[in-house]
Amino acid sequence: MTAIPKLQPTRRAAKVVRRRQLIDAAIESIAKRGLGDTTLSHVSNTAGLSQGIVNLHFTNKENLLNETLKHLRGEYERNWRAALEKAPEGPAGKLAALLKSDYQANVSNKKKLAVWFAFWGEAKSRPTYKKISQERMTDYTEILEELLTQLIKEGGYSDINITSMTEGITAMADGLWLNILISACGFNRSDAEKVMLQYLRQAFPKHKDTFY
Amino acid sequence: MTAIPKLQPTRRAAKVVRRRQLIDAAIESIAKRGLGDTTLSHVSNTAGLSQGIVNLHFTNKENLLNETLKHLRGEYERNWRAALEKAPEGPAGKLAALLKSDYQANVSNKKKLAVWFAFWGEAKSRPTYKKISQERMTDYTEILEELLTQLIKEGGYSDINITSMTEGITAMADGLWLNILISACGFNRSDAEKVMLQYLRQAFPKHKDTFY
Amino acid sequence: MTAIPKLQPTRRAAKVVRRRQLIDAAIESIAKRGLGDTTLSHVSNTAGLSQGIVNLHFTNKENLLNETLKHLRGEYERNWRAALEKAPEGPAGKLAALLKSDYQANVSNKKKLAVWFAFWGEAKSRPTYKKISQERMTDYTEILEELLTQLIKEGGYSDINITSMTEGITAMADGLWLNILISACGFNRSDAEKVMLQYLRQAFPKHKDTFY
Amino acid sequence: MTAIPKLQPTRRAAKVVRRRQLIDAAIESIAKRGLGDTTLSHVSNTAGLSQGIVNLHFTNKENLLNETLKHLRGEYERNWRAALEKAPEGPAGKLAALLKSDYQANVSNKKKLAVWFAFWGEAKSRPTYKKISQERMTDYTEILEELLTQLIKEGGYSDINITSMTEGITAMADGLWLNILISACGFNRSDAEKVMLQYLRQAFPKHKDTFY
DNA sequence: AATGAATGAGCTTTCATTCAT
DNA sequence: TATGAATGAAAGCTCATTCAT
Repeated sequence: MTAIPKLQPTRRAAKVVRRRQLIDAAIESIAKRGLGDTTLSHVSNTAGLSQGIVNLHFTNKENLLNETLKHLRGEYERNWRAALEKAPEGPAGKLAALLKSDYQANVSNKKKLAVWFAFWGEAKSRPTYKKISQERMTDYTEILEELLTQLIKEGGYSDINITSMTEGITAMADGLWLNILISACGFNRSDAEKVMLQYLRQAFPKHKDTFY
Repeated sequence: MTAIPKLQPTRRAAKVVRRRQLIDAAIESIAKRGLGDTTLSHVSNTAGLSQGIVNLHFTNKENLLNETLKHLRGEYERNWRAALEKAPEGPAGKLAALLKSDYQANVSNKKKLAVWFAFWGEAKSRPTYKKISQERMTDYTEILEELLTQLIKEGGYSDINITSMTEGITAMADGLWLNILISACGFNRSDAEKVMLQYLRQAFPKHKDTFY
Repeated sequence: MTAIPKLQPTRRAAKVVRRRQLIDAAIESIAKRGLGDTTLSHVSNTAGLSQGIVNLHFTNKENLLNETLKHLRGEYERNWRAALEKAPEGPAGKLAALLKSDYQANVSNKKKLAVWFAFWGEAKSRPTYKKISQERMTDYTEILEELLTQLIKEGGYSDINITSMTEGITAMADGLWLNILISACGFNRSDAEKVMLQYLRQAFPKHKDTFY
Repeated sequence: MTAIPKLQPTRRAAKVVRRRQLIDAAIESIAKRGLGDTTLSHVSNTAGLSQGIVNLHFTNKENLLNETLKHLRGEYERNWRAALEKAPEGPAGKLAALLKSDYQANVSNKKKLAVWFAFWGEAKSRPTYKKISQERMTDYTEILEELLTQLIKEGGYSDINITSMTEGITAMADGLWLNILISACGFNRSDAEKVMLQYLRQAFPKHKDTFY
């Protein structure tokens, strides 16, 4: 019987693990203090590691933040793709799944939303943040537009400018996120989802039943 | 015979004027560099004044930023109220005016939007920012809900959850702002307005003609 | 009887005075600890001022060090020019004065020598140090060569390569500085001067009496 | 049949070899970046080895640098002793050989000179550097003085203060090294040698022919 | 009311050193 | 013997704030 060696969680972790751990700590800190008041000390303390650790694994603070945003973007995309996968066939079902995925706990809890808005708040002055934020929506928008096209054809809906509607829907989605983050009266993910679904029912009355 | 004292226009400027000048400089700097990289030196330089000036007029940086956000909020509200005033009678016309006011140059140029999002980005960790951001929408939402109620009654639209629609519309409005700020492909105020109007036409087909 | 207002020596000093004060403190610290171990804290403490003071007046450490070296170079040149001025007419007297000036207390006390060698020690990797160090000798060498030429003509000395001799003399001068700095057995400025003068007497026997 | 174990030439290298390898790397780095900017990472990278290697073989940085200086000192001494050995009999020939050895490529290439001056630059504040630097010259000076004594007797030169001349010559030698290191106009080892030889020819005209 | 030199806390970053492997 | 992830003290620098003028 071999003795199980004690794990030494702080030392000798795989690089990927460390980086992920630090990104998580960064998210934690940004949500708690904001981007401007997040220091590397906060991050390393949150991660339970030492001062220089961020510079060791990310070279500098800027890079850590970029990687954090990229991580968020990746997680977001993986989430809606998974939701699409699992959704029943047919544009209505897929559409519902896609839009509902925005309000799943793992991507739009208050912590994550705080971080998204923190980055968007600096996007104008930081090209990298802007770029990654844009990338977040490119594929999503494309798929959304495609689903809308199919649905409109299927339902024979008329008088709809698809591009405008796509833009309207993504705008509403983002705005609902803001509402979750900021609203005075406890507006939450589930509320947001309801608003979105109600919009869909109204826009596509023949598919009403799918949008619940 | 008393000597006429030399006027010192820059030094004698009334308190209010100085404060406004500094708030404008703050907006300028936040839009250019972001909230996190805005320093009091940037602000005073932009205003063409000296180092200690912000502390003199606003006591400290935090206070300047709070007042800046309040200023923005006031300007925003004055703008939509003025738009309502000028609008033709009747809920449809008023509604159109209210929602279109969000895309007027003075409140939603990229500079102002950058500043709004900068504050929202820190809202979670700064109760004051959160509060002022909430206040921005209280009256607006109330009026919007009222107008929707009247319009629905007038048009006999059925199956509409007014609260949800109100939330959906304000969300879309905010999301369109984000799109203006961040979008890759030059999405601008006029595009945003089009999206909003197309939404209204679709939601209220009988009043179509008002929403252009 | 008016009360004499207390001087507040640390605040509100003229810029030039502060810069000089900091350069002096830098010299002090470099002599004491070496270039590598001189920190901005040492400098500001030595000057009796606060942390950020160097950055305020010199932007950054590198610039302070460059200016320190420039200051040394200026002081050195002013010293030998003054010595030349005061020297009796005739190449021999001028030559003696020029070369003796290198061993005057204000330019070649151990503190100053330590600083010169500290900079020379980094000259290879720091182009700025190298350049300023070169500039130190350009005019000096020129004048020296001229004086030698005149003296040789005057004394009818033959078989002398003036350029080589100029280089030899400046080299000896620098080497004597090193000896003052490093020698085990208390070799000092006066010893160095003796060595130089003895060299001159030997090289120019007809002018022997001038070289004491 | 025993399997021949794989040689691990890099890992099995004898202590002495490793130490030498690291000293060489230190010299490389000091010449390239200066003493102040030389880090243990630079040294280990230059040596193609890993982070902790210097601490393993030299305990700490200070020790590595001391050993580096000692190595240089040893190499220097071995060089002039070898030169003396090979020189023809008689004080003039020996003297020429001794002084010329200072300008041989292995001891006074720019890299080595940069390192010497780097250490001298810190000598005032680092007793160890000072001591090793002094030791470099003790035997050399002694031999030099002896050779000068013999030569003066042999040539019947009068009016020479031997101690002063010894000091003058070593000073000139060091100063010529500085000139090689710093001069603007490509002054090199061969130029330095010429200056020294010309000095000797002038000082000892009867032995002129030996000093070429 | 306004200036701007000065302060000093606090930040990011570097790097010698340690130590599990 | 050698590695390199991790540490943490200490550095340079920034900047909100103070205050003599």
